[in-house]
Amino acid sequence: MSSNYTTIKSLSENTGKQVTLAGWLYNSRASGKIQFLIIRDGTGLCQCIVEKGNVPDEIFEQLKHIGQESSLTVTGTIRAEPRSVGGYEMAVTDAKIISVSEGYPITPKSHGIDFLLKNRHLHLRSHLQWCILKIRHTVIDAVRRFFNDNGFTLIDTPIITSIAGEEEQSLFEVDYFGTPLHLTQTGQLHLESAAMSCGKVYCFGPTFRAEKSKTRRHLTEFWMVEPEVAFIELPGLLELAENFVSSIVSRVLSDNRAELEALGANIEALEKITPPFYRLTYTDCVNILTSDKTKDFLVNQLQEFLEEKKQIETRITELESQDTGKLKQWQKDKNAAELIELRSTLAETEIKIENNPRHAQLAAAFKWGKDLGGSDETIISLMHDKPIFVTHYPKQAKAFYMKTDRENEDVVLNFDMLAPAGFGEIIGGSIREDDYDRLVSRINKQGLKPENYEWYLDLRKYGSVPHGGFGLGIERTVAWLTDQKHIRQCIPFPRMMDKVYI
RNA sequence: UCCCCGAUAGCUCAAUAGGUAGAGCGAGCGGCUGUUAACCGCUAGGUCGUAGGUUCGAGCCCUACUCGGGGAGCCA
Repeated sequence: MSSNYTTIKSLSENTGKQVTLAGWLYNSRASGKIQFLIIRDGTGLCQCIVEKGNVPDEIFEQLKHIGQESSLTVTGTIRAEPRSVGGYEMAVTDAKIISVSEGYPITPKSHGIDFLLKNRHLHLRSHLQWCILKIRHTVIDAVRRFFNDNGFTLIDTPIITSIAGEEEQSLFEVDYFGTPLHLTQTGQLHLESAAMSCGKVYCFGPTFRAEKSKTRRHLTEFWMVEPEVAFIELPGLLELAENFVSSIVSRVLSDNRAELEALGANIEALEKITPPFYRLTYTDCVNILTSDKTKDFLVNQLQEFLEEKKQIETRITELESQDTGKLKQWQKDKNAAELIELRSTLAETEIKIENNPRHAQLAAAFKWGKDLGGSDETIISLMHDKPIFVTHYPKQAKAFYMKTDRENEDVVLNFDMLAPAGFGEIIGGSIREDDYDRLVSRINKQGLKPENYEWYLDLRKYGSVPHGGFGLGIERTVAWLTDQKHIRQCIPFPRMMDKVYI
């Protein structure tokens, strides 16, 4: 592929040279005889300086009147300029407008999420969204690189399937020539059969969950990567998972530092993400949740929230009571923006204050045997600065295929990996039950029909081996790394419960 | 499914005690040679989500509905 256009990404190799950029007008400011055009070309942003006299007069006039997102080419000399976005800028000598854009709906000011999702096809052009897309790309590439470099074979598992991974999960039904089938929620069962062929395998694709989950951590369609390994025990699997996640983090840190900075991600926290991660058993977690330490932790947290609320309210009152008549317009503007920001932070803090006692109660009353709830995971996660493995969950709370711990028949050899600082679960995995009779009995106990799992049971009939694997949610990983409050920003076109915008 | 909050200009938000609907951005025109969500001046832009009710009078109060946001359960 060749192009006559230079990319903004490669400007550092082009200082002093005359080049042509092709892109879109991201933003522009004009000041009489000088114009500042911020151009984006898909590889970055570049400020282009148009001075009257340096370009033909009619070009100068045309550029003054083109709207945001007009497409154009600009030609000029590149120089380093620390004041400029990206560190370089172009002294424009010529330009060509390709297509004029008028009334672009997404302005440089703030917008509501509903509006942005309705305009998702355009919102993707915004810088922060672009940063997330770039990081998502790196995450996916790092995922593939890790497995490909470590002897794994890619196995594509079916999207339309007749077998369910979890028990009575809500699945999307598909009319398959008259037979009701459903969209896959995991490739795991098929993957296990491939692991018995290739040893180490992984699948990577979209997965579908019809759960009625309306939270910032859920999508109905999301991407998941699932490795599956033959001849592995739980400690080996945890090691694989921590090396895997660490390699993703370090790739993003080295390839997308600028994007992380633009997004306001916590880079220092990410730099700490190296093996080994914390290892807790489910029982440890129950003890932590019901301990005085946790009680105090939550009480302190509530105090912090209340203090935060007070500070925000004070600041709001301060801004509101200012004599606006005397202020300059730009100051009013800034205050208005701050007020909007403060009000939304306040609303969030109030929700946290409201939730805190409920979470404290849930944690304190936690009984061994129940699955860990979202708030419980958040508490554990908040107490740690690195990802946490939670292992050995009660058998009754978990899926039929998880291997019973032979040393403690009440628990299974599984794990969840919680991302730190309150983010919560990004991986779920387990060692799989490899004993034929035990697996049949688990299937029966959970009210499932063994005849639906015949081929799956075959894997335990013909050369069964200890094996296991896990699933990592791509969007959750991206949301964690980029410090996004909501997962819906981490997939180009999100599908949420009852809501598909475009 | 349940709980909380919201809907006012293209967008983000105001409207004090129920009394003539307001600002910024964006759009259009003009001014300004270093701007960083630039700035300054002017212009256009509204059936206050829908339906009903209370009232001399409703953006504001009441009822229902629609749509949206957040949270719970469940999960990656």
